Amino acid sequence: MPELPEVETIVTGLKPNLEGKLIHDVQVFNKRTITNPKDIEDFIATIKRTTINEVTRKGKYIDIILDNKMHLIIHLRMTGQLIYSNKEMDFTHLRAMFKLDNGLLYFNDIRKFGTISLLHQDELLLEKGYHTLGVEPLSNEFSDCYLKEKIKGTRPVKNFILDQTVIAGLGNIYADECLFLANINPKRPVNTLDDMEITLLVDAIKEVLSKAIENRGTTFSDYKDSYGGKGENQNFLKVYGRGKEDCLKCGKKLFSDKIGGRTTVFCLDCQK
DNA sequence: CGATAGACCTGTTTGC
DNA sequence: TGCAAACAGGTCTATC
Repeated sequence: MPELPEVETIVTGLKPNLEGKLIHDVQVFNKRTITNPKDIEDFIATIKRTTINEVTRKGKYIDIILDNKMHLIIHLRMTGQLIYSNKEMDFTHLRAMFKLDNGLLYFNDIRKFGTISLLHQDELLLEKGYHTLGVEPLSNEFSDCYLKEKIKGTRPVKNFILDQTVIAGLGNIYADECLFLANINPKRPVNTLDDMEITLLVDAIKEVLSKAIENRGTTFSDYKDSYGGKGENQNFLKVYGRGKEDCLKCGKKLFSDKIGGRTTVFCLDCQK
């Protein structure tokens, strides 16, 4: 489900409700959701009676920083939802729940792929997937120069921009949208992009992600923000989910194919 | 190094 | 209509 814009929307919504609040208790309904520590009782005991200092995002990870130098690192994968409420709510796929001063934080996850990991700040530097994250695409670090440094080999440009060690937070929906906006064929070997195309791609990534955040994310089926609401960005997608429909630039039929195992929609005429 | 398939799960859509 | 296959926002592992 969530890519950078969705996770960003969730974190923005959680901040005012979680920061400075005490965690009274934790309940875990699916043990496999908790990836660290292995012992659930240990997990619960370490969190109880701590205060949340800050809620931030890194790539698609949510980082809840506690006052005992521990971090709750949460990844929603495909169907995870993190919803805050000051009322009791019913969820069909509730995997964990945090009882706070003033309300409840629910972790609901249909497919059980989502993970919650409790790590000491020193362990973050070793955590697989997390410590190798590339730059934030909406930061100044993400530039033409940065991408040129990272480019090597002949893999398709779509695989390259989905690589989390290159760009933190880009996922399948927005990768397709960015390549369409930049008029670049997703199958192009990444080392064949010229300077102009790299500039177009960098600009397209910033544009697409910024707009998606303004629209509070894309809701196809499962994504919800921290209040349980839907996003609006699905109304503005130009290629994702539009396989076999007409290209909004040239009117011809869009093409759908698998690249790197992921469904990819693009225009054979507009994207060179 | 990279590409690919399988694994992890459940729910919904598609196709015969 | 009915049921099985295919597919879904993600990422890790094994294998060639």
